[in-house]
Amino acid sequence: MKEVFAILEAHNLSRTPCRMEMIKVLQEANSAVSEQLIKEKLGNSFDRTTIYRTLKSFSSQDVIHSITLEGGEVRYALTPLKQRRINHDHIHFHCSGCNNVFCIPEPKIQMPELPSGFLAKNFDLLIEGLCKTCNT
Amino acid sequence: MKEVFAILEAHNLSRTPCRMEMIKVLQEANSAVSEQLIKEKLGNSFDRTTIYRTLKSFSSQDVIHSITLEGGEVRYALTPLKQRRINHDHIHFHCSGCNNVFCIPEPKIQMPELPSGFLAKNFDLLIEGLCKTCNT
DNA sequence: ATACAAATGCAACAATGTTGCAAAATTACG
DNA sequence: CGTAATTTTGCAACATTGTTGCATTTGTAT
Ligand SMILES: [Mn+2]
Ligand SMILES: [Mn+2]
Ligand SMILES: [Zn+2]
Ligand SMILES: [Zn+2]
Repeated sequence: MKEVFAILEAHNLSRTPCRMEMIKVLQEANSAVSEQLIKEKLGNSFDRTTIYRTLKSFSSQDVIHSITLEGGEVRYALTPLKQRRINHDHIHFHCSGCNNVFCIPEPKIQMPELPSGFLAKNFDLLIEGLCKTCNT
Repeated sequence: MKEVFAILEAHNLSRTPCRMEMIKVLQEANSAVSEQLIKEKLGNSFDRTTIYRTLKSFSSQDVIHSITLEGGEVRYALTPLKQRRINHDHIHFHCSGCNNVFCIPEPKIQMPELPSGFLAKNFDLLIEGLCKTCNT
């Protein structure tokens, strides 16, 4: 709870119920969550618009980052403290069993050498497979 | 034109105007194209529904594959002949200058070693940067 | 040429996300 | 603490992307 305040304060975001509860939902989730799930977890007590706007505020402050799955579905996850305000280039893993999406901080991927002429700035690596729980 | 027939025949797809013209559009594009652009290139002469259904047919036969960008926008590209019916794991490059999306067949990426418990099946690597034309 | 199967257009719908505007809540300040 | 300025919120309207059911048209095989 104290951490929630700290996060908001550190990013110059005012303390509103929606923001505080959304951060709690994101903290408690052990997977990246969709807007729809956030809304449900909050008991549908906030308007969709508000949630989208809050997600935008959080994203622009690097409090969260988003992961777009192959079908276009977007999930949101808290950005690990150490990665805020710097690059948050880490792998994402989508489990086809439980449908959860995990941030995988290690290993760090090095940018592959592209054909000449291409200048790489950034990358997204999304791996699909089975997670620890679903893999047996 | 002969190739268009060959592609359709090889995948048991009947020769319809929409299919033939869509393959031509995909061949002529030097970038992955969106449904919207396909529709425009065809002079808006086909219904959106038909285009989506054709994209589905093509995808399920590996004639094309789709690339989902970070914002959720989906682009479609012909699958290189050699990769049809096998894995088509290659890199995609999104140029932030011209907004084009390119299939980059080389280098082949090897799957990174994940934390124990994760079983990787498949991956998507999307690199963002500047292409040959936009880079200078 | 006919007959059957498949593709198409249209209308309706769902999901996701955005915008304008008025009301409500936060924050800043005296 | 009380008030004013600033933000955030809810609501309605809208845009875009994609899907489905159904009747009609087209393609293919005989
Ligand atoms: Mn992540
Ligand atoms: Mn490709
Ligand atoms: Zn799982
Ligand atoms: Zn470019």
